[in-house]
Amino acid sequence: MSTPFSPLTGAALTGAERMAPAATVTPSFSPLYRQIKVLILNGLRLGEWKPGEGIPSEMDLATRFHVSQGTVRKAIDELAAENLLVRRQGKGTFVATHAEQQVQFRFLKLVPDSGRPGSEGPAHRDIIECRRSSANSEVARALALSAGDAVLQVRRVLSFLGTPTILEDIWLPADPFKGLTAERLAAYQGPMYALFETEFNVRMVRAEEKIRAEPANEGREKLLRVEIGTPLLSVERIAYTYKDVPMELRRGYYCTETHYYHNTLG
Amino acid sequence: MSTPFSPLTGAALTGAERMAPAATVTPSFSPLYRQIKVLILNGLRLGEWKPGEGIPSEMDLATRFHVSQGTVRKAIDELAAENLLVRRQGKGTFVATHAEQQVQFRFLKLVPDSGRPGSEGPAHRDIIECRRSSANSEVARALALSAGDAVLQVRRVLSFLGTPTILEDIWLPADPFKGLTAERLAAYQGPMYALFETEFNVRMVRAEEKIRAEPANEGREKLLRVEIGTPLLSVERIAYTYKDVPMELRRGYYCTETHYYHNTLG
DNA sequence: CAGTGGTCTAGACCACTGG
DNA sequence: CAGTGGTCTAGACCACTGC
Repeated sequence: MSTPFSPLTGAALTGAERMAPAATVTPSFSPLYRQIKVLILNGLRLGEWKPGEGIPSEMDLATRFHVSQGTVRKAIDELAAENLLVRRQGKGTFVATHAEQQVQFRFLKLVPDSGRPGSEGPAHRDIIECRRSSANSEVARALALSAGDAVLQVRRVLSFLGTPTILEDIWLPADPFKGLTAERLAAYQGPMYALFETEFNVRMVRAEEKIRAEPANEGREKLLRVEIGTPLLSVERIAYTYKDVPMELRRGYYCTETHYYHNTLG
Repeated sequence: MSTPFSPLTGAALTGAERMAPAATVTPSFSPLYRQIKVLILNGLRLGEWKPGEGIPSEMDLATRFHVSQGTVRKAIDELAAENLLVRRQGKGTFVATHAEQQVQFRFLKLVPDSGRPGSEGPAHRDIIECRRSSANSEVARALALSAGDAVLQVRRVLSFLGTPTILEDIWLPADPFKGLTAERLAAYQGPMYALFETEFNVRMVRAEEKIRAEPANEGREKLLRVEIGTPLLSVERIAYTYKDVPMELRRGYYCTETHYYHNTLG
């Protein structure tokens, strides 16, 4: 297995290329499998393989990248651990997607007091509004835009067993989501992030949430059918696509009378 | 590398032992590295290596278990991924411990609005009470005890920059924590879970939390110095030791005026 | 049955730590 | 410098899937 080649440039990876610049402190060394990981990641980011599709077999990738199967394997291991890829023995390796039962509740952590996550069936979704506006400074900062840039603003209510439980305000950069309307949102069956994948080629990979307890104010109170002042779980989320690019700001208000936010500390 | 031997029994692992019974549905096959993982896990559980100490080198373990270094490596990889072990290149592999800066905030997810986790310095801790009582049905169920079994009950308040922010009620099975007093809790510098490790040989490995928004009631209201009815984050936690044995029930009430609960969705 | 991912081995070499 | 974990390879074989 002579000198490894960079598949995109066709140039051989020299020892120097495998070293980070000496001045850079953070990664003093980049092993081969991590470079392979970046190459696969690029393929994912550029849409070479779409969510739900299979990527080439480990042997194919090893040949393409001029490394051993074990090295490709280690790269894929890390991507699978980060939930970007899914391995299926005997079938292949596939790009992860939000359009799967299994993954449905990795981003919606509200579960009913009795029963398992999703045991109430799919939530009923009401799109309250979907309009174009311009980002204020707060939204701009969250989405790495400039203040005044165009954004789409969605407000919706999720109901379980007829009881409105979640009120969400969602901000999206207008450009990547051009063409998103209340009608398309309402028509789509399945998770919103799955629609983002198929319609806008945006795959949400990771999110950060800030959770607080807040009293229901006027406006939210009516949509969730609770008294003003009722404690609600305030969940502010920023969701990121592949290269840690923020693509969504979401403020949720969860009614925790009959549900709770579930979290595991590992 | 002929037939692998079980280091504890001295008996060779036969093909049959490496297969789960055919009747069992769940794990139809148990690879070697997973059996090695169990052996190491047993060592951890039985206190062969204590938190903070180093375990034998990969080569030593490979020799002891009669497998290759790669197989031991994969077992350790999984244990490290589960935060049970910590690898340190050039030094060895160590049993994870809560007495480390790095791990301090893996179980306390409340961070200040401005600043990084822990930027306020260590929280001031007030032990309100520490008494022996008997488990009601709810506590018994959470701790896998029988109703009426002896438990220790601790109530404490954590303050940041002089502001009381967290009120916690903690229930512990009395037997493993025999000798725990308010004085020892108050005297100990550092995380409570670190004290549990050094004094009671109980290492908390994993926890599940149920989070709700609740109004401050009478009693809690005075300790947190807020108005009755102020929304608080209610955090119910069950913490587990090595073999998924529940060892702590904790009900926390977090004041989220100047702090938020931080969570990452992967 | 061929093709996929999954396991296991053996050996070489690299990066990092400490004495 | 010896000892540790970390990387990379090559090859054999196993488990699972679908044709």
